[in-house]
Amino acid sequence: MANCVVFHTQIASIMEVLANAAVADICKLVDDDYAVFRLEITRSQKENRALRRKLHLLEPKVARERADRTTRERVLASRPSSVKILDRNRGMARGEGHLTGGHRRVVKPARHNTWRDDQPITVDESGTSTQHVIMIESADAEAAGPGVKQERSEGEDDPRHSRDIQTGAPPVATEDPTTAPAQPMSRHSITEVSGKPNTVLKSETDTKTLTVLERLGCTPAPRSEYLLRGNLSPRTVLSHQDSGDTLQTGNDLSCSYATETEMIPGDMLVGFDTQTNPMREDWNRYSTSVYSEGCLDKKGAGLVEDEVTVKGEGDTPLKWNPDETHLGEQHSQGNNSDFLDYRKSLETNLNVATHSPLHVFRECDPVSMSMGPSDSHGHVLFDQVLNSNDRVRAQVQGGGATSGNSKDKPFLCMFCNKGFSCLQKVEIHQRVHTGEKPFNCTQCHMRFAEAGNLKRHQRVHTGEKPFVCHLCRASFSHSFNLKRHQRVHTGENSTAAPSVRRDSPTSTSRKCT
DNA sequence: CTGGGGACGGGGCCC
DNA sequence: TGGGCCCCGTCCCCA
Repeated sequence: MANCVVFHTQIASIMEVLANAAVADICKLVDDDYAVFRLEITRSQKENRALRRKLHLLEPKVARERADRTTRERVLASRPSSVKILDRNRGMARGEGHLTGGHRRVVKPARHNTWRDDQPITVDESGTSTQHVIMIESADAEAAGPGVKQERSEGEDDPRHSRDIQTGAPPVATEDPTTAPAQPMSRHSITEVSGKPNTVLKSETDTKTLTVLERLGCTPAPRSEYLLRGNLSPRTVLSHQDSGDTLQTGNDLSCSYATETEMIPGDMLVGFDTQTNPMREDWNRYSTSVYSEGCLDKKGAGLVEDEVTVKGEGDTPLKWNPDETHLGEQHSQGNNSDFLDYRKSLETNLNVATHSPLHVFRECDPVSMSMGPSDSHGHVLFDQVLNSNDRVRAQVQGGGATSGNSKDKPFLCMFCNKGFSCLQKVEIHQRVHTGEKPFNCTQCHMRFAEAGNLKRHQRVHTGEKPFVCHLCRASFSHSFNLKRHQRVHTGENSTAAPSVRRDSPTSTSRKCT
């Protein structure tokens, strides 16, 4: 027994020794690893500090650049070339189409670049985005100079830009900050958007937007664009543009970002920043509400199909609703070129979701909502906005839209800034942009934005032709057709635009009846 | 040359 | 009296 006890005691001792040894080994390993870990942490901290210092050094530089860019952008924006570039990239032909919305610019005064950067990327049939062009205009133009062609394909994206995007970090110079060239941050946002296939654009863009906002600690406020639109200042826009991922601005980033990205309509609102007239501001707010109503509801459910004609973009008329074959109605007529152009811009907005006003409604912004099934609506709306015909465009580009907006036309179209004498006129006019067609023909599928046009249309069904030529007894359902017809008798050149003359309301009917 | 839709301005009516 | 609403006429444009 005694031996057994001794044996057990020895075993216990051995076990204890072994255990201690094991513990010691473990502790040693832990210590070693910990040391390494701490070393790495220390190193990382040092790197972080170094990067932070560099960042601080860069900030002033960026700020200066931003200021310079602001000035230059204004100058560039004032150049007709800006508009041309946009048009060029909006190559969709009317009636073509996928619902790629592009609303923006037709109406947008050239000097308002606000939506350019965030402009939804316009995706053409090839799936390449043209949006970047806009951006380049503001960013590259500076570097390239006035004479340099600013257009660039997505494949040509600035490597820096791509890199930044990939890393998702601000372009922090790894070299001496003082020697590192300040990188135009505006490209960031654009490039990010532009480089993606349209199918992805929207979601990615949205993601990006959200990400940015989150990063900023702000949650995108729905409809913020509307609220901001009227007050959107160039500075705000610029800050957003320039800030890119980093969004280094003194302004409320969330606000400026949301505004910019979601302001596409805002862009269209062009000139709002210059609108100090309270009446107009109210109207602008009104317009935004109208817009939202007509365009879509955030969940996509809100879209009033009955009141919105969906225009298809792409090669075939888009059908929003099999039962509602309004699509393409306007394709057959109309200035689809504008439409397309406009649409493209819109598309960017729409597809990119957060960019267009309509989109903004979608998630955090009305715009995004428009896509999806509702995208069509959104597209349509924006497309239609783009669709604003040549007249509108001419007015806008030529300053006509705003030029006459003095006291006699205080109500401005939120899309093209055209002035109207009364609210209802604007509402009706905006249907051009929104595609709203509340007047339905009971005999056919046709829809109209104006009651008078519906009434006139119904003569097609009734066969009524109240306008009769007193010379040949030919009858017409269209008053102007009678007038035009009578040129045959008078020998007046039918192609020559009749001078401003407008027959008195009774003249036609008197002649014809 | 015609048919027909889009869009806009003017004017009348009502509140 | 002024604004909103509606109707009408007109021009433009496209098919």
